[in-house]
Amino acid sequence: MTGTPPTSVSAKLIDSTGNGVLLMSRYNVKETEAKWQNAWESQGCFTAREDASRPKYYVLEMFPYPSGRIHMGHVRNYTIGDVIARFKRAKGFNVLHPMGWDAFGLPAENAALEKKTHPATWTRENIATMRSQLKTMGLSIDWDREIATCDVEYYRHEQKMFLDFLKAGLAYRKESWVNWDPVDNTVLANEQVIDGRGWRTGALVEKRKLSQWFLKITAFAEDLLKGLETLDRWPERVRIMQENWIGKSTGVRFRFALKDRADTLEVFTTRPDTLFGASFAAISPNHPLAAELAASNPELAEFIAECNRLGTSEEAIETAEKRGFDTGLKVVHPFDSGLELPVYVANFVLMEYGTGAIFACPAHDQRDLDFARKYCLPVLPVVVPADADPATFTVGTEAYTGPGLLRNSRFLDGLDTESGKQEVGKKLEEAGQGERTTQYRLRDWGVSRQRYWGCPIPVIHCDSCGIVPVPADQLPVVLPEDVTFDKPGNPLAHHPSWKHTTCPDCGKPALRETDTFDTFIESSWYFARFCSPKEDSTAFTRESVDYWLGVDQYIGGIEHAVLHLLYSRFWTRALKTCGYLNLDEPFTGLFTQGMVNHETYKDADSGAWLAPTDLEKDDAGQWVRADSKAPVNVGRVEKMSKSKKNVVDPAHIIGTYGADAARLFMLSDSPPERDLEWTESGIDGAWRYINRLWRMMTETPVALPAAGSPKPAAFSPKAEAARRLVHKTIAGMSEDLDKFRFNKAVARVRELSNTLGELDGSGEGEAWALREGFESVVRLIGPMMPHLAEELWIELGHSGLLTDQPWPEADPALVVEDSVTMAVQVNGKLRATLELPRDMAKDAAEQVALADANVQRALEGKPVRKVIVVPNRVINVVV
RNA sequence: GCGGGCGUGGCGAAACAGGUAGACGCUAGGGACUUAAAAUCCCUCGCCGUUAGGCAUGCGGGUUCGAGUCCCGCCGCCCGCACCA
Repeated sequence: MTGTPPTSVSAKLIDSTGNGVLLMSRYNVKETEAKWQNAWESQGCFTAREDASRPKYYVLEMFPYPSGRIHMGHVRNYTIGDVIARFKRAKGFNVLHPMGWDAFGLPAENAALEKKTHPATWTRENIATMRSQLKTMGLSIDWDREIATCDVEYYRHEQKMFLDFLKAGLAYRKESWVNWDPVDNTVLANEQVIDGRGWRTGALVEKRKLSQWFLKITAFAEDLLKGLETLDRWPERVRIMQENWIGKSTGVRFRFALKDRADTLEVFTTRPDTLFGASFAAISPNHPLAAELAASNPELAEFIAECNRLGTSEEAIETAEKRGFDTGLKVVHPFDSGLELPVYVANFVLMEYGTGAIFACPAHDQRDLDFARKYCLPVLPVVVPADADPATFTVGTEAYTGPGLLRNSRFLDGLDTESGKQEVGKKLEEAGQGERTTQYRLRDWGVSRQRYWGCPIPVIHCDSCGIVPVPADQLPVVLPEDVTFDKPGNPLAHHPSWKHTTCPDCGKPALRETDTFDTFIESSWYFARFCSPKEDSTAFTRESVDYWLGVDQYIGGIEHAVLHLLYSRFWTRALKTCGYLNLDEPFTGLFTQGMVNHETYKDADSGAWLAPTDLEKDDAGQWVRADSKAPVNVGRVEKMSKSKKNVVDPAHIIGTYGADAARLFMLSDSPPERDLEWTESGIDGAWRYINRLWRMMTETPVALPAAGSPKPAAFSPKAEAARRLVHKTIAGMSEDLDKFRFNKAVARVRELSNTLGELDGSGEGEAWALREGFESVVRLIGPMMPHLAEELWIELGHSGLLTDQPWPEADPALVVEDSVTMAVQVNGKLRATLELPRDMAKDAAEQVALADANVQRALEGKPVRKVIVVPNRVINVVV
C-alpha cells in the first residue's frame, strides 16, 4: 500500500512529541463522524413530513439486495443520491430520502444450502450489518421509513394488488415454455442458463411446458412507448433501450388459404409490398400446425425435437444454421390462386412473435435469402432501388432491404415501397383476408417462480372450482418459516401442511399455489410504499402518494435499464387502472451511474488472481506479494468482482479515512455516469484535502472577524479577487450540482480553497474575505463531506447544524469580472494576451491589440486586412 | 447485423454557445523544514527548441478570420439488442 494510513500518522506524532496536543490539532475523523451522525439522528434532521407549503423533492437510490456487506458500487450510488438530497434540502425543498431492502431472492436460498442458515435469518443478519455500514456513510436518510420486502407487512399488499390485477384482467395463467433444471427441479431465468446448462448444477437444461402466472404488460405496450417521450430527464440511451425492447412494428396480418385443407395459415409481415416476391411460407417448430403434421410424420417430429433441443442461449441462436423441413403443404397466393408456395417448418421462426408463421421474400430479407439459397427456392426481386437499372438489377448473396420502386408485382408495379405496403394492406382488408396491424416484441411478464424465498402467490387450486383467488379478508398468505432444504426443488411445495387448505368457494379440501412471485415485483412498487411505510390497512395512502410521487430523482445502475425500470412503469400503470393512484410515470428523473473498477493482479508464476491487500510495493516501486515477495503481474482495470479479487471493502476504507474521504473520492475526477477507477493514491488525495481544509480553517494566519461581522467598506485587490472567486464558485457549483457534474464541482471548490490558502489576511478587508470564503467553502462542501462541514461550521464560531443552513447565494455583482483577459491572434495563432476592461469598445480593443509589441513582431510589417473582435474573448488580426 | 456512445498529456479529466487546449486532481522529478523519516510547504511537469518559435485533441479532407467543438470519409475501443418476419 502506498502512503501511510492516517491512524499511524497520528500515532507517530504522539511518539515524537510526547504529547497529544498536535494530535488534537489534527482532524479526528472517527470521533467527528460518529458525533455528527448521532447529532443528525437525535435531532431527527432527515425525518420527512408532508408539507404542502414547500416544494417536495423525492430522491431515491435503487435499494440494495442484502447480500452481506456493502460494496463500492453502493458507496458510489448512495453518495451521489445523498449529495442531491442534501443539496435540495439546503435549497429549501421538502426532501424525502428513504432506504429499504430488496430482501427476497435466490441467494438467500443458496446460503441456506451452503451455510445451513435459514433464508430469513441470513437475510435479517445481512440487513443488520449493511444498515450499520450504511449509517457510517453519514447519509441523510429518513430511517424511520425503512422497509424490507420480505416482511409480511410489505408483501401482503402486493398480494392484494395481484388479486386486483386479476379482477381487472391484467393477470392470467397460461402454459409456457421454460428453462427447467432437472437436478434442482426448478425454473431458471434465461441469464441463468450458460451454454445450455444450469449455472449451478451444470445439468443440461430442458425446455418444459409449465402453467405460469403472467402479467399483461403488453396491454400497456403502446402507452409504455408513448410515455418514454415524456421522460425528458431520463438518459437517452435508457429510453432507446426500452423502445427497442418494446419493439413496435407496423405491418399486415393476413391468412393464406391452405391447399387441400379447409383451414388457413395466418402470417404477420412488415413487408406486404414484397408479396409478389414470396417464394415460400414458414412456420415455427412450435406452431400448432407443425405439431399436427408431426403426429403422422416421424421425420418431421424428429426435426422439431431437434430444433427444441438447440436451446435458447444467444450463442446457440447466433451460430445455428437456417434449417427447414418441407411439410408438403402449399399455401395459395392471396392475389393469384394459380400461385402456390411450399410451407416449411423453419428453425428460425419464433412461435412467440407475431403468428408464429411467415411468408418469405428472399430477395428482400437476408434470412429468407439464406434459407432460399440453401433449399434452392426462387429469388425474385420485386423492389428496385431508385438509382438501379430495373432491367439488370439482381440479388446475389445479399438481400436488398432498402426502399425503391416495385416491379414484377402486377397492380403494384411502379409504386414506391411505402405506397405498396398500404395498397396491399387495403386490398387484403377489402377481401376480408387480413388487416393492417401493429405488432410488439414485448411479451407478457411471467411471474411464477418455483422458489421458496419470495412472496406467495395468493391463489388456491380446487379440484371442483379450479383456480380460486384467496379472498381479500383471508390475506395475507404468510410464507411459512418452518421449512427444510434437504430435498431438491421448492421447499414450499415440500412443507407438510402449508399448502393444504380449503376452497373458499366450495369448502372442499384444496391446495395453495406453491409458486412465489418473481422478486422484480417487490421492486416494482417499493418507491410508493416509502410514502406511507407504516400503513397497514393499505399499501399506501392516497394522500401520501399524491404528495410525494413521482420520484424526482432516481439513481442506480444501468443494468436495470430495461427490466426493473420497465416493470415499475408497468406496475404503476396497472395500479392506476385499479384506482390505487393517479400517476403514469413513477420516476420523472433518472440517473444511471458508472461502475467502480480496480486494477487486477495475478501471481506471476501461478497466474492466480491476487487481492490488493495481498500486495506491497518493493524498493523499485513494483508490486510484489506481501508474503513471499514474489513478482506480480498488473492486469487490466476491471469491474470489482470477487472472482478477480480486485475488490476493496468500503468498510475498511471508511474505518481508515472516514466517510467524507470515501465520498469525496467517489465524486472527484470521473463524471458520475462514467466508470470510476478506485486507487489508493486517489483516496490518499481525498484524505489530504480534508486535512488541508481543516488546517486552513483552524490555523488561520490572522484572527478572523466574528461570525456575522459587518462587511468592510473596502477590500485590497487580493481580497477583492478572492471574493469574486468565492461568488463565482457559488454560482458555478450550484449549476454543477444541478447537472450532476460532481467532478467539476469538486474541482471548483478545490480551486477556491487554493486561492483562499494564498491569502495571508493582512491586507484591507482580507480577514473578512477569508471568513466569507471559509464559510462559503464549508456550505458548498456540506452535501459532499457533511461531517467535516459540520465540524468546520462549529470551528468557525457558529452554533447549530450546518445541515439546517440554507444554500449560499452568489452576489451577481461579484460573479462578473470587471476586467477580462483577451487573446490576441494573428491569422488565428495566439501572439499575446491582454488584460482589458470588460465590454471594451471593439475599435478601442483593436487599437490596444495592434499596439502590442508581440503582435507587431508577428505582423512583420504586412498590411492588416481585417480585424475580428469578439467582445471579452478574442481579437484576431488577419494579414 | 441493428442501435447508442466514446477517442484530448505518463494517468483520471476540464474546455459555457466555434474564440487563450489541458482547469482540478493523481503520478513523477527537484527543493525547503528535520539528526532522520513521515506529514507539510515551494518549484517543474503535452512534445521539440537555448530563446524566438514550431508541433499538438485517433487518421485524412472540408467549412471558417478562427475547429477538441461543425460537415464528409476512414480507423480503433466500449455498451445494449440480436433469427422479432
